[in-house]
Amino acid sequence: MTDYAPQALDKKWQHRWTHDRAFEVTLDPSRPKYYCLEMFAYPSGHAHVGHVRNYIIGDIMARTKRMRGYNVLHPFGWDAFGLPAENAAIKTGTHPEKSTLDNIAHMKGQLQRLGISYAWEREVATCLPDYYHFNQWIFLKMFERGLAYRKRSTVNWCPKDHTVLANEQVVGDGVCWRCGTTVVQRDLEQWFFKITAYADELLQGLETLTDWPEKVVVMQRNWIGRSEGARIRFPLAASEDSVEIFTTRIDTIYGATFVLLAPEHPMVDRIAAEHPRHAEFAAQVAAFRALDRQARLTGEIEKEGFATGRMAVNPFTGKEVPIWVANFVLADYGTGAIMAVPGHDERDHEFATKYHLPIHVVVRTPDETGHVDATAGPRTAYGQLVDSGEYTGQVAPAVISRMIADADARGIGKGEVQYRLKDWGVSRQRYWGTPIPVIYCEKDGAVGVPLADLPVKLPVVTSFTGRGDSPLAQVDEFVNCVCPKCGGPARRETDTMDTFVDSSWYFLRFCDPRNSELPFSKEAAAYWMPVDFYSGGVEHAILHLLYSRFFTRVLRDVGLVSFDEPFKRLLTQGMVLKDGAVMSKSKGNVVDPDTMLEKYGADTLRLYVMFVAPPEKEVEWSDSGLEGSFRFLLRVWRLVDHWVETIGGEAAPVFGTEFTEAERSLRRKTHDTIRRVTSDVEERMHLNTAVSSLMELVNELYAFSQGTVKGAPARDAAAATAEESAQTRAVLREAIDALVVMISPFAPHMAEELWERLGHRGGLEAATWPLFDPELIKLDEVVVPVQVNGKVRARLTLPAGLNDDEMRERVLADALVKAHIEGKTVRKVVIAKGPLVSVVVG
RNA sequence: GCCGGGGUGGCGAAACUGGCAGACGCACAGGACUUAAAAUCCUGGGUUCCUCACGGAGCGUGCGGGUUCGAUUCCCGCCCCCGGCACCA
Repeated sequence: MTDYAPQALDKKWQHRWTHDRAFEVTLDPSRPKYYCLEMFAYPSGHAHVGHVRNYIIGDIMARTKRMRGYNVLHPFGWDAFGLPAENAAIKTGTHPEKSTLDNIAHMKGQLQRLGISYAWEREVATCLPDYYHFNQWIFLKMFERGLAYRKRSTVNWCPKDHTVLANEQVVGDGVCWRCGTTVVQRDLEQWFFKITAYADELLQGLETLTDWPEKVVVMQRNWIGRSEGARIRFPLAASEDSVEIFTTRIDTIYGATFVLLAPEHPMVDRIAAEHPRHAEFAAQVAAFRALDRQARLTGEIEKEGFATGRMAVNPFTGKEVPIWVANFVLADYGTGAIMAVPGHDERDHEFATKYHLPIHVVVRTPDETGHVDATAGPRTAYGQLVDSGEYTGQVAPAVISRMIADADARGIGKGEVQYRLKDWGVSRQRYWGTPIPVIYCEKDGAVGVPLADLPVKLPVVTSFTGRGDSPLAQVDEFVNCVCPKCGGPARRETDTMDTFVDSSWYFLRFCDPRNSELPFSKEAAAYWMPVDFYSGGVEHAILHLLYSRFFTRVLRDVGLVSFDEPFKRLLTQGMVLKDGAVMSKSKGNVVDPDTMLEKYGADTLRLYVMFVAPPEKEVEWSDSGLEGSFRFLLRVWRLVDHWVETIGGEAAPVFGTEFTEAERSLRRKTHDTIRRVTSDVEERMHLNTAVSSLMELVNELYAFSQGTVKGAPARDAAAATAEESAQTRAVLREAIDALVVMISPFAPHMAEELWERLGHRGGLEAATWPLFDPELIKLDEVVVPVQVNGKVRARLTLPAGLNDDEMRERVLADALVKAHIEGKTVRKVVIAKGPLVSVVVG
């Protein structure tokens, strides 16, 4: 008897895998590929079981697909740039590069100790020039195409520390996280990616993502926020000027009784300049602009506004309506101005009520005949138009297209589609990121760094104070350069890129990670992409996935890839909670995988995390659950150990023709387990029930062995062995082989050891996933429950394969059933799947 | 407010296409083994009631209705929980 020593097995097999390069792959068009990916990690220092769960999920899939015959790409890397490392540098003085690389080394060790089957030779870290070189390359391709452009935009600014703050560094009531000073807004020239150019395509592409969680698709759809409407020009009274508004409800335009401008609307400045009480008006505008920005930080605000004193003409009614400024009108959506229809819009109604502006009802439902009370609140539904000139009596939404067409014909407006999605601001006034590869020349303006001069390397900065502007601006050798166009003196861009740029294409880099000419070769991407299975946290459901879908399309247009969607199937895994809360260092409820590994080994942790709940669901960590998983693995170990040491048999099962009932039944269980586990892992991602099925098989094997396994009472092991026929040994052998292969994705170290001890050569990487024989799953006899008027009154044992008529006849002939239907009329006999028979009498 | 996902034993959960609700595990209880304990192996359990017992009857998947021979599953109306978005005109 050999004891189960998980820690020794972990070491032995992890070493063997690395030595044999067991998980490294090459492009091989003769084999079907499978690309299995988990979202790469920010190297924070330590992986806790919450992170680790995701890697295990991916590893189950990767290991299963390997045994199913696929050429499996399963890589890992590091999302290594970012604010935390820079903040740590400010605090402790450790250079971000050092802390990041140290963290990577530690976390890599953790993942290796878990036995995750990564192709480590393809590892990438985004903070290395090898990688960010191609962030710059892609940036320049986008710049060439007008997809990267500059515009003024606001950032959070701490006046005391004299530095830009990220949104998450603005805390509480809008103060600096470090010094508590109230944060102000500051306008800077910044770089943007024109993701809006792909808005419609990104929206339509969602329809093809049938293997994504519905939730994520919906979140993306809402984020893009497409709405169809019209842009309509309202001329100003007594002026050549006009104001354009965007509306989705042109059908209510006869009820537009005033116009509202966002405080930032350019017309507000023009009005202020001409306003009779100029100073007073300008002060009010300034107050509103400040208030509006504050509101974005703190949440909802009371609707407020003031009249400009100017009037606009409603182009449909021809009547003059007042123009107001309102704090709830968004400057960066639509035209920054709206027509207010208080009769049919909640917000406008609230505003009109507060400031006593006219409310005019122009819609009612077709069956509504009486007077509509305007003060009772707005009616926002579509209906029949009233009091709407030539459109009176017509019905929305049909009338909308008619009105838009008329507006177009009159030259006062046109149909328009608006998106909530904004262009992606990528400039960061930070050190630890990819330098933006642009040079500013007095003569030539913003010039892209020539591709041949890439990468623009991040210079070494030694002091991190967190004060002052972009850290790169301090490095003169970096800033001062020559213009690539004219050779004159020039300055480099000192901002770095948002780290979301790094993560928007790393999955493509994994296809060809050492390419020094291109981000990746076309051939490599064509073979490996798209990612077949992608798993990660739901917190990336919007931005990361949307940006990746955007980059894929840009690279398609650049000619590097020929598909639209990078991720075929997506799984958003649930978090691991401890004491009802998300694990975090500050809460002190982190479960460190290394402690678990020391106590139980990697396999127990892997199995437990997969068994405890379905992958998408949150789980509460439980030490006793872990103990239970360890017990199960011990049970498997003892079973196979007992086989190897006392029963034994052929390396491959050889069957005769006659089976005892017990043998038939065990084979049925074996094949049924294969069927269930295969579909649970590959198709349904029900990893918890896959483990359950394996447990059932093990229970059945223990029952079959009738106490011959160690520790059990009764029969003497040697005597029992003598009784085993060759046939029984073959049946057991088949079950044990299948069990070891199927358990191997969950508990690879133990499985490898058992596989070897069972006499198989070449390791599990060379093993083939078992196939089930559908014939064996069919029962020879079926137990048929018989319901009479909804209650099960009898259970009949019938031969399998009876047709419905035969079964009906046998059921009605049975004495037990007869007793229940005697003297009554049989109205209906339903033979259902199951099988089950339902007899209705009355 | 809008959108999405949920609500099943003491607990985590299962039930795939409308067909024996609670598989599998945790915790618990009992038995075997042991001088004893641990470990191991075996057994038990939704709940109420009837029966000495074997066994049987009723009620049970958030609540109220509906469709159906049959509903955790489908339909209508509610309640509660979790997550996302939130003045997008």
